Amino acid sequence: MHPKTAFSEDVALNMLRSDLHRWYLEHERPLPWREKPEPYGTWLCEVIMQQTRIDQGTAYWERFMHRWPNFQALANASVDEVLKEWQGLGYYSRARNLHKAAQIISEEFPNGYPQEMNQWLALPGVGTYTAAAICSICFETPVAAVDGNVLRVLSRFLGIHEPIDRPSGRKPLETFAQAWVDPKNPGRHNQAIMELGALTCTPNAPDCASCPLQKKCASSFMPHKKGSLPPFKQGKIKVQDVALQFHVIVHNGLVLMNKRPDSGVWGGLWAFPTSEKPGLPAAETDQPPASLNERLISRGPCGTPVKHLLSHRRLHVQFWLWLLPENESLDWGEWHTWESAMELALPRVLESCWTDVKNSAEQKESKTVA
DNA sequence: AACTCGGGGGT
DNA sequence: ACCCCAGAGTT
Repeated sequence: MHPKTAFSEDVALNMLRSDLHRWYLEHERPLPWREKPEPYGTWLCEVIMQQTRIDQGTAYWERFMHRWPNFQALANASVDEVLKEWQGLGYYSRARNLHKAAQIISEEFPNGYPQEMNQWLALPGVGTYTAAAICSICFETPVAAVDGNVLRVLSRFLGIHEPIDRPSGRKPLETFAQAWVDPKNPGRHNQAIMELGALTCTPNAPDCASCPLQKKCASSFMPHKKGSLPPFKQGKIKVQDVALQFHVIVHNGLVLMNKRPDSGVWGGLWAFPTSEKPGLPAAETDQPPASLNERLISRGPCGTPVKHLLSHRRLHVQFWLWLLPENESLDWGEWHTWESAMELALPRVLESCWTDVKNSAEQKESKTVA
C-alpha cells in the first residue's frame, strides 16, 4: 500500500470518527450501565443484551445488579436462583454460563477481574463481541466490538452486498471495523456505532437525513426499497412444528416437577415431565405415550392447549393429568405444592398457563375422590 | 458451515 | 408470515 494512500485513508477515517463522536454526544441514551461503567456491570449488561432488545433486558440488569452487585455475590448464588432471576429472558445457557463465569472469576481473580481479551474470551458465555465490548469500554483496549448493529451500519456504509452471515461478507466488515476503531477512545467509538444502528440506521426505514455518515455512505442515496438495502443474509430459518405434551402428575395435592437437562430447550429450568414428537398433534388432545399408563392413572387432558413460538420451533403444547396411585412412588423429579412449584425457574409457556392448568388439575383431582 | 438456543417486538 | 434484537457454543 502506498504511504500516500494510507495517509489519506487515515485522514478520512479520522473525520468520520469525529463526525460520529459529535453525533453520539448529542444522541447517547441515558442507559443505567453507562452512569458509572465498571467491569462487573458491563459484563453483566453485555451478556444480558445478547440477542436481546435493550427495552427487554434493562429491567433484568437492574434486578441482577441490585441482588448481586459484584462477581463474588453472583458466584455465591445458586444456579437455580440465577435461572429464576433470568426467567422469561430466554437463551438460558447465558444464565448458566454467567453463573459459571462468576465463580471462575471470583476464584482466579480474588478481589479483581480479568483485564485482557484472552482472559475474558476464556470464560463461558463470552465470545468475540462481548470480550471486545467489555475491554474497549472498561480498559480502553482498541478492539472493534462487532454486533448486529455494527454489521448493519457498516454493510450499508461500505455497500457490502455479500451475505453478512458468511466470511465473504463478514470479513471486510470486521477488517474495516477494526481499522476504524478510535485507538484513543475505543469504548466510546464502539458504543457510538451501535447507538447509531439502534437509533438512526435502523433495520427498516433508516433516517439517513440525520446520519453523521450520510455523505460518505454507499447506501444513503440508493433507493430504500424493502429488500434492496444491506445487510443481506443467507441463513434461512426453518421453523418446525412440534407436538409437546406436559404431564401433570399429582399426588396428595403435590405436583411432580423435573429439572430439565442443560442441553436442549429451557436447559436448567423446571417443568412438568415432557414428551414430544415432531409434527402437528394428531388431535385437539393427543393420546399420551402408552408407557405412562403402566404406573399412573390417566385423568385425561388438562387445561387448554396452547401454541408457543420459539425462534426455530412452533410448539403445540398440551397438558395431560395423571394421578400417582396410593402407596406408589416415583423418582423422576421433585414433589412440590403448586405454590412452591411456581417459585422454581419456569419456561414462559408454563408461567402463562400456570393458573389454568392448576385450576383444571385441582378440579379433576377432587372430582376423583368424590 | 450449519445448528441450536427464547422471547418479544416490529412491519 | 417474516424480520430483527448490544451472540455463543456445539457438531
